[in-house]
Amino acid sequence: MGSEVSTGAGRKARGREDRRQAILDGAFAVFARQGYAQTCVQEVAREAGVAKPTVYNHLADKESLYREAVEAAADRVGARCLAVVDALREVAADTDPEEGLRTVGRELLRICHDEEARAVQRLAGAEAARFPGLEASARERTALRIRSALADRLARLALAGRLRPCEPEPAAEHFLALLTGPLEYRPDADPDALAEAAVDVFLRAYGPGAGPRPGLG
Amino acid sequence: MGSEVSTGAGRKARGREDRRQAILDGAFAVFARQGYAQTCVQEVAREAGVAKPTVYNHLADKESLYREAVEAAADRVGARCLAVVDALREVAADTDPEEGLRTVGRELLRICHDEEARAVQRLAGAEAARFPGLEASARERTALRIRSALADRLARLALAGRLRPCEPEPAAEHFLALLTGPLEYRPDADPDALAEAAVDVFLRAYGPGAGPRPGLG
Amino acid sequence: MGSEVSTGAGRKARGREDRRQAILDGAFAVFARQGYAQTCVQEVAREAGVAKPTVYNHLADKESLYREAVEAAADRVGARCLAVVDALREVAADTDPEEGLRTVGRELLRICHDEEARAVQRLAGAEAARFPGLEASARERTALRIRSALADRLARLALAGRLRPCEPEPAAEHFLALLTGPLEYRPDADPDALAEAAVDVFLRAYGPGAGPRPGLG
Amino acid sequence: MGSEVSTGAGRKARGREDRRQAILDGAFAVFARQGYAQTCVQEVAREAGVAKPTVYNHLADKESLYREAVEAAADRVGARCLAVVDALREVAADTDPEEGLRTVGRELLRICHDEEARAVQRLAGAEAARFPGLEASARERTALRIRSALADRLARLALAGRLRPCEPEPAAEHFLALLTGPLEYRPDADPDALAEAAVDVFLRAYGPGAGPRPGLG
DNA sequence: TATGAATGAGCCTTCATTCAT
DNA sequence: GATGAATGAAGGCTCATTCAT
Repeated sequence: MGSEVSTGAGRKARGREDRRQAILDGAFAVFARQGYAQTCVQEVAREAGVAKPTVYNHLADKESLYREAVEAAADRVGARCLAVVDALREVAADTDPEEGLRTVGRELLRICHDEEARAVQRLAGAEAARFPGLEASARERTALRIRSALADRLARLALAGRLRPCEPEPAAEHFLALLTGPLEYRPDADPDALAEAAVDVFLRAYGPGAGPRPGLG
Repeated sequence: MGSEVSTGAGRKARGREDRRQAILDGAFAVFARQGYAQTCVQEVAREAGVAKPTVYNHLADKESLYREAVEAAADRVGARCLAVVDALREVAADTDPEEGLRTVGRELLRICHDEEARAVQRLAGAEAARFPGLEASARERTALRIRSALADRLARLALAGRLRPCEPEPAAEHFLALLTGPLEYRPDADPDALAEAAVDVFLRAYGPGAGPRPGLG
Repeated sequence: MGSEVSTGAGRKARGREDRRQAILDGAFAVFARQGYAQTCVQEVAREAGVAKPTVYNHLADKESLYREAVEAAADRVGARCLAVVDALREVAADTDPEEGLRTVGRELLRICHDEEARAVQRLAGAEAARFPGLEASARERTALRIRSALADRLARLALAGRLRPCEPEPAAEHFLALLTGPLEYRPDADPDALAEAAVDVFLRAYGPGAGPRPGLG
Repeated sequence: MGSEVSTGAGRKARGREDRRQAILDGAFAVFARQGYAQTCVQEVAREAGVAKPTVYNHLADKESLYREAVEAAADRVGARCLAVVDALREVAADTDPEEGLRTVGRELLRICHDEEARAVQRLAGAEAARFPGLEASARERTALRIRSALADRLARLALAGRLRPCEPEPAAEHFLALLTGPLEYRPDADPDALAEAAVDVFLRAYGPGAGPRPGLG
């Protein structure tokens, strides 16, 4: 009924859902650039190429605009990360996982580094006072989802004897912490080097050779 | 200096410097509770027990208020962390550092968990758009200071053979990441257990026994 | 006319005129409930069961909507009052008019008391600033019409010697004032009692026995 | 300090209370001219000679502004009417009250006729939907107060034998109704004539000579 | 003709900041 | 130096009204 092919025409989004998406995308862009309070709905409207009341026709108020824009972006970021982690499924049970973990590490770091992911984290945490559940919701959509997926993979690797027996969730947390923690101290470090170091430490601690803790006996 | 005895009178802060401190403390409390935009100078004044123009007599404007309040709090948090890390100086060169690292880990986690530290991190990051340098400045006063101090200690431990030879800064980053990373996934986990697990992994990877990486040959 | 049979279909008003009436009725209901400014055209449309632009298809704008709705309601109220007053025609010339006046009074008070009549008066006066002629127009359709009809009846009664000779219009005004005036002070008084008292006073002053003013000689 | 004599200087109101009064007066003037919805706070501010936020410094919001302005005006109107009615105290017990009642009637009508009184009535009733208690409150301050005072006077006159025995409140209501009722039909009639007619009818019905109702035997 | 969607205009309210005391 | 009061500027939200279907 008009929207099936309409956006293909190169014009503005015409279907109702497209319009809504365009508004949410514009909102996320402006909020990411300026923060919640510095952004006025007028600017969001301009960015989306619509008039101000049109924004209110699709989203109830500025707060909904923010919340929904952030959550949608969190979903996108989470999905990208999941895809990366899922690549570990390809690692054959009889293969050394080192290269696979490095690849995953590198690509996760690249995602963490890009604007969208950082904006999601920033925007979700920045307005914790005004949006009580938002930070948790964004974490759910990103970090927790990633940890679960990674824990699944690590569990399979441990089962296959490519890692030492361990609890998968804490192991996944440690992997991700080793990977992204250093970003806090050196935001501009080379992602490849960071990933390599993280995998090195991770495998020293969680690799298959490790029986009891080395050096304890 | 004037402030050493002034507050002894029992009344409100009377010395100029005390007054300023009271305002900054009030500002931090209100900002932490409500965020920058939701806070009006009136409320800061009320919290500090002064009139609004008095605030302007001490701080140029709302932005200075925020910046200085956050930086002062960051200094306090950083100082508390430094004190904890410095306790590692007491670990004798011929002692197993495990217990010391655990203690440090536990206490750092406790600091990370309290309101002030979290507020500092949140407030510094939240207004990155409005206060370009603030996040870096807060990081400088907290995370980077801690990493440096910790790297110093780890270097001495490695030199004493209690850790394997390694670059101290990345090692410190890994230690701190292993420690605080899991908080992101389980904010209410038991700090002691978290610290124990972090130290366990850290020592498996950085302990003295580790020659080449286990499992590589 | 088109509307005579159209509504028989059981669906919503289909004839153009019926549709218009439905809209005006809905408008009056909503305006009466909320006032002019608090009412948005959207609500009128909902009340009438049509879409917003349909309202604009029948009435030029919100102001016409208001004016026409109020005037139509004023006509209805006026007609009801007229019917009541006209019942006085039945009072035979050689009968004591007291009972007839009481009945008229009672029924007029009942009309004054119901929602529609009060809403008409309120809505017409409320927006005097925005609708200059509306208050007068409503008065014309209600109070003045009633007064005229009543004056006619009183004139006939005076001619028949059932009232003292007097000017009919002021007499009618006094009758109506005695009747409805007390409502201002006791909106919830018993209409029957009010009517009885009003007729009693009216007949003391306008009854046939009254030659010159009693007590003046 | 400063407001005791300040307004005498011819400058704008300087004391806090004066300022508030000026704002309420300006508000009443503008609301009376344009109605609630057509009036924006900006205009009230301009009328009062202050800036918009100053209005908000004294009155919480537009609704308070309206309510308080209307109630203050109602008090003024009520007080003026009371003064008129109280003049009846001067009527000696052994004097015919006709002239006194006429004077009271004339002056009450004049008050009813002036802008302020009409505006009070209009504004109080117009926004009944938005200000539930306002109409009653204004009535309390005007009509009911007047009725009470008048009933007191009529009771004394009846006691002195200058009126027939009667219940004072209904008598007062009838007097006021006879007086102001005709305004509804002839808003521009001569107040003196209206008053004379009202008193004439009133005394025919409530005068001392009236034993049983004339014409009943 | 009836409707879903879009828009231009306007208004209440808040707040950082500055005088005058 | 500290305060009460005043203000300029700005932004969220609503709504009457009009296209396009």
